[in-house]
Amino acid sequence: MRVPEKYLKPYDHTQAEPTVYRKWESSRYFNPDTLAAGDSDTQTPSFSIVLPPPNVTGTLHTGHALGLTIEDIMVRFHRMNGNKTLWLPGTDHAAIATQSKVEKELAKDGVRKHDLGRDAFLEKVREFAQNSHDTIVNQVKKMGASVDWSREAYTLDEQRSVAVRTVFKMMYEDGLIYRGEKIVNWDPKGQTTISDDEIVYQEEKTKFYYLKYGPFTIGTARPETKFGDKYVVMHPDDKRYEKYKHGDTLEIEWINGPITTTIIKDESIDMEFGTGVMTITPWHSAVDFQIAEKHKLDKEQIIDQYGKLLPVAQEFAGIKITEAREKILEKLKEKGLFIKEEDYTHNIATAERTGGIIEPQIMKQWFIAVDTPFTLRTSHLDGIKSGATVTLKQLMRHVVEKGLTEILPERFEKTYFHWIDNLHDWNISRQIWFGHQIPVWYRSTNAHGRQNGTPSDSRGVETYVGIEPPEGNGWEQDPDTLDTWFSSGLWTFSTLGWPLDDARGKPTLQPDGTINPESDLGIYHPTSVLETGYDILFFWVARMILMTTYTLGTIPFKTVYLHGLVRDKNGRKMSKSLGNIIDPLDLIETYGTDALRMSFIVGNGPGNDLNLSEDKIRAYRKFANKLWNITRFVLEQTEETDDTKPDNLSETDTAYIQELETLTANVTNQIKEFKYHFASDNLYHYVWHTFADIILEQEKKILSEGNETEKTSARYTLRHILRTSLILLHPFMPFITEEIWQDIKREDDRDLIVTRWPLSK
RNA sequence: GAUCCUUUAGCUCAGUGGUAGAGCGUUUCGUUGACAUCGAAAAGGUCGGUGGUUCGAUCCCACCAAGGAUCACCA
Repeated sequence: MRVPEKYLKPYDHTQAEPTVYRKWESSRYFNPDTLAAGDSDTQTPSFSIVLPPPNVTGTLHTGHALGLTIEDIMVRFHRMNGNKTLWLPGTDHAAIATQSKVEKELAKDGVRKHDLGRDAFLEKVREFAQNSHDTIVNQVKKMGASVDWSREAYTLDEQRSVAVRTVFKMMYEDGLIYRGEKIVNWDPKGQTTISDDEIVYQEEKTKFYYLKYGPFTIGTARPETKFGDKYVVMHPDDKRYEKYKHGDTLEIEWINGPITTTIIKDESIDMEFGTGVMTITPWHSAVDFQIAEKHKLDKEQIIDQYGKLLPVAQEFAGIKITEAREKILEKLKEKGLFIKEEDYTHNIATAERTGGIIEPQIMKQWFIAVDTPFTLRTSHLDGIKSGATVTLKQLMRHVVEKGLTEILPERFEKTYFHWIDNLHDWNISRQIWFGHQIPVWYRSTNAHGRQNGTPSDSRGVETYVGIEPPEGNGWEQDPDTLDTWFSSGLWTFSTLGWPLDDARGKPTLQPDGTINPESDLGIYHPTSVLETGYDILFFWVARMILMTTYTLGTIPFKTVYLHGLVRDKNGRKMSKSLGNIIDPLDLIETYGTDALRMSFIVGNGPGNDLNLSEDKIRAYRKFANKLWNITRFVLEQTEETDDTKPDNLSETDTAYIQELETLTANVTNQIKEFKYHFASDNLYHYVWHTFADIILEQEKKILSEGNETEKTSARYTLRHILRTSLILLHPFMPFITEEIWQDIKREDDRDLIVTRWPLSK
């Protein structure tokens, strides 16, 4: 065997990486079905991961690259261990995120979505999403991700839409999805409601005003909402206001003239804050809303959906609240109702995607009830029987509490429980166009007469909830769409085909409704690991647990592995405004995917944020080159070796191989225990500082001075250690190891990606 | 306000109940016939502070300090 010429030059990842990926893809190694022929053992347990579907809002960032690296390590390791391994890719339509992105793009040309209309606008969004999708797929490939492209899914494709509508109908029938008039988070900028989790609090310095309200002094930061305030609330134990009784009424002079106000005593009032007295605006404050509900008080809307004052404000009607404040203060001063103002710092709620300032509103919206007991159809969960009465919150808590699903690092379990305890009913309807339209249809009974089986409310509107549109005329579908996390909550099982057929055409469910064990769902679900960033623990991980336990009565995954944020080298979050965003593709171009992957993994424990420095990546590019040169040396020295173990292996060589076996055992355990930072670091040091610095140098002497027996022993040892190192390094640095493997493998060896791990059964 | 995390060499970070490790950087020497380099070696840390448990703590516990994150939120 001659040493290939490429080894006379430094390792060129730009040459090797695309070629190697194409080879894997064309050999269909990523698809467990084509592998089963001989590369993977169908008897072993399956190993499955779903790719956290990237949003089709543009391109992948370094955080995605980190996740892809960790997931690919898991997947390659298990594939090499003979598990029937599936890594299922896909993308997320990301509803609001994508729509607002496209709206911004259109705004650059002065186009608004209403100019286009729903259908034409959606066409634009689809086009944009398709472009993003194509970019993302290319990036995923660049990272070396061994995902099964034949099973690729999209949260908004037809199969996933059926899953969404099916779950919606189930939950509606179980009384878990309901339409209600409640206080919600209205985003005036995005013109939609959002869930509590989509709120970002931002600190704001403002003024706090003291106003004369009859005999009381009330404090407020928002005088512009106070027109309709006709209840004044204080703590029942507050001695200062003893003489006022709950329910008493007073005639007082207020902003636009005299009003009648009613005294309300409520324990939720903080006596220490301000004067201990406040007026309430139930339509535009969650806390006030609760007080109003509790005491059955009137609620009145003050601000419209565009953030303008309504006629109740009289002379201020039609003015934007941001402009109204000063004018109202002026009037209060004129009327002698203004007492004083103070500096005040508080947090205001903004919408995650649009940045709009949230204005709470009472609106008719769809919700998922998290505290409502229902009968769980089927349960395979330890500790909960089929037919048991539970709440969604209890299900979510149960699986983690009982260890059915394990969260790594463990400390996030506490965070998870805390979130569940504070969870309110989930507002799932959005007033945007892009997404799964709510599978509910309405028609007036006045025109068509009442139908059987469809409920009709007091105003004579029939409601139909179904997977397919209803028969008959006059039905109109609810114009709202679903929160994007509704569809991504189904991701582990909707991608495997539920409730129809899987990607191989096998029915997911058997006629009796149980899961077909031959289907993808039967084979790969629950999935083995969910790997994602800790920043979407609530958004996504918790929602998947909710949706899966409810729908299938199983956990969605056995282990949740959370990685941290990728920051810049100074530890700052990457953001457009800071201009410190690093494109993973640039790093790959310069240093190679293998180097980038190693720099993500070495020294980065689970759940810890990672500061990305190019020095570190450069160090691992050097490591790749080191491996390349080790190979050059070994190939040059072992041209006539056939890789059979010689009978007379020298004592030193035996010791070297023993040491390698210890390393193999350690690395294997570390990977099994999710300690990739140990495994990669150990491999790095072994290859460089033991194999290259010590073993190779010793063998060099033997190869020039030793006798034939010693030389044979040395040649075998060098090749054996190199071969084994390549196998062990492959999950971490898949490209260069496969590239080298092609030049050192035996005739009957398979490609490295499907070569058996040394300790696998 | 609640909870959690971090605090280890100049920088960025691993790590262990028994006299501290890596990468980058710095200094010296060597090599340039595996290595657009590499090798050998050196300097550099009272492992945030104070107590406690222990034969022994950087590692366990308590408290304190600084920085950060998440959640909640007061009108």
